[in-house]
Amino acid sequence: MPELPEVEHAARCLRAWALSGRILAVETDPRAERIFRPGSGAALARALAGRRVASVRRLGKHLLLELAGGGPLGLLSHLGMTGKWVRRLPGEPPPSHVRASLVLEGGAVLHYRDPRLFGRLRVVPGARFELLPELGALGPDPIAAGIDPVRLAALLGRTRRPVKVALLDQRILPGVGNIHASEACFRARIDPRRRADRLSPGEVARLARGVRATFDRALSALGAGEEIAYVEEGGENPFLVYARAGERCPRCRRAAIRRIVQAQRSTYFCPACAAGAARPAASASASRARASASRG
DNA sequence: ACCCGTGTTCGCTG
DNA sequence: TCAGCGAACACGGG
Repeated sequence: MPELPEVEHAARCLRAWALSGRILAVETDPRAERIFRPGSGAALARALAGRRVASVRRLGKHLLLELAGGGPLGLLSHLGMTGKWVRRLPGEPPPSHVRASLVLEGGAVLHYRDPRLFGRLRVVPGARFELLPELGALGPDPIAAGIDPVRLAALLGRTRRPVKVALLDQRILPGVGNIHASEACFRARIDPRRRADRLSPGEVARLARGVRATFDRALSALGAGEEIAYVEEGGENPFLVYARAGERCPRCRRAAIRRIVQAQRSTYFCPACAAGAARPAASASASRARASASRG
């Protein structure tokens, strides 16, 4: 369940579970090699066995683990769409779709579960995370570093894409995903179809606060401090507009939440109270479709 | 059967 | 040259 808040939750879990004991053994699913690329499951197992987790950091949706007990070594974990770290105590059966398992001293096992195989788990030699291009491209973490509205305005001003699509670009505010992009636009009262480079400085500032607010809301639901609050699935939808197509807008109560598709992803918004009554930019694909239709 | 999905990468196009 | 777009990856759930 991975956008920034869920990855933060995973980081807290891993700290609580893995910072003490050594990793005695590692198993990997041979049918999941794509997760371990450009390395391999066998290389991952060899690299981790006998070490212990010294620290767990998070940058956007990436988990950065440093391992002690040998030369410097890092482990980079990205949860993709369906990745999740779960712990099983001795005697408990593993969940389905386990792609890697770390057997800890004492018998607990950390399982990396990922049905769709969109995640990544790779060894970082020397723990030199800063050398990885996919991390170097990311902006500062919006929670750890805060959001600089001047920087945000500069980056948004550089693209003509719809603002909600631009928010999914991890170079801008790493950790924002499809849910929180819709939620942030709604909180900021900005039509998600507006061109990113046409937002006023005030609107960008509102958007920055909207991102912060939707993240803070999700993070507070995780439970504070040491205790790991289990977020059970199948509960109430905790979001303001996400997956609420057809429901009455919780702010203006006048219109129904709409679902549209942008960049092949669902977007939810209130057509009445999303400001930006200023006409949203026509998408390039819609323009092409009209041009093609008018040609007959 | 069909559609949808909390993410990223790659190749094509204008 | 490059921003933007859409397919692809892979599998479960409604």
